[in-house]
Amino acid sequence: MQNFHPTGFCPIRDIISRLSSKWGMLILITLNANNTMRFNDIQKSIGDISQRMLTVTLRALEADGLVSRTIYAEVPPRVEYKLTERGNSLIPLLKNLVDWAIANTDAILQERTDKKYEETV
Amino acid sequence: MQNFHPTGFCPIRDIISRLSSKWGMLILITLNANNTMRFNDIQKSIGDISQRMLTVTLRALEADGLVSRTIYAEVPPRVEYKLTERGNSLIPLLKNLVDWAIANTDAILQERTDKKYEETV
DNA sequence: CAGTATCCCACTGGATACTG
DNA sequence: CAGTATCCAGTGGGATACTG
Repeated sequence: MQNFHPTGFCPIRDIISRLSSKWGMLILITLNANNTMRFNDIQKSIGDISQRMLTVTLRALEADGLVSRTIYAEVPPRVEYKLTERGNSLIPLLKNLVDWAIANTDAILQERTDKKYEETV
Repeated sequence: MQNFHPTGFCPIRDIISRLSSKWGMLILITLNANNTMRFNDIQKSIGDISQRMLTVTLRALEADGLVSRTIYAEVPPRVEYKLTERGNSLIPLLKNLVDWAIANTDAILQERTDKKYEETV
């Protein structure tokens, strides 16, 4: 029986958990779709992310080397975000997930209502 | 500028959020690695999942048609879980993510300590 | 064995106000 | 413009006890 390291470091649990934060994947996909973006651009594009969560999530993605942050010494300040090479290498995998989600959405929604499960995990 | 439906239903946000629950992906991968498993097998394999969360997560995966649940009328009861066809169709994508995580773990950990970011998203 | 049922805490994440 | 700084609510998820 194969198992997945409850103790010690586990790449699945650690790395993937970053992507699966509420906003992580969404920000990566948005950056990929629009190339370089400023802080407010990202916020407008996503629409319902708070200023705080955009900051926090961008910092985490930056810490993992998925997103780069460039500050221009201007007034008013301009800060540009874009995917790093590592961030870009993740995009095809995320797109596969998105495609899978789109392809399976109808069937899944149907099944949920059939079974009348309310609980969300 | 492309954006991702803040209002209404968004497959990325909804479907993917199920997988990105703390245990969702891990259970799917575990089931794939071991084929049919009983409740206690899964719990032992993952090691540090509580009984409650295993139940809750399995019910959610079942509601989305990713996992099937078969009850055998025996004493003591026997319940077997396995991936559905839809669940199986997701496995290659998850494996890609796992492979990516494994391949990038060292570099990412290095970068995190370099930048001394503590905050986890 | 395979769950429910409670209780409860920590943390995620939103709202608001303030600043270089 | 691009953030911090607080404060606070909701809920994800753990521990424990009980059951068909």
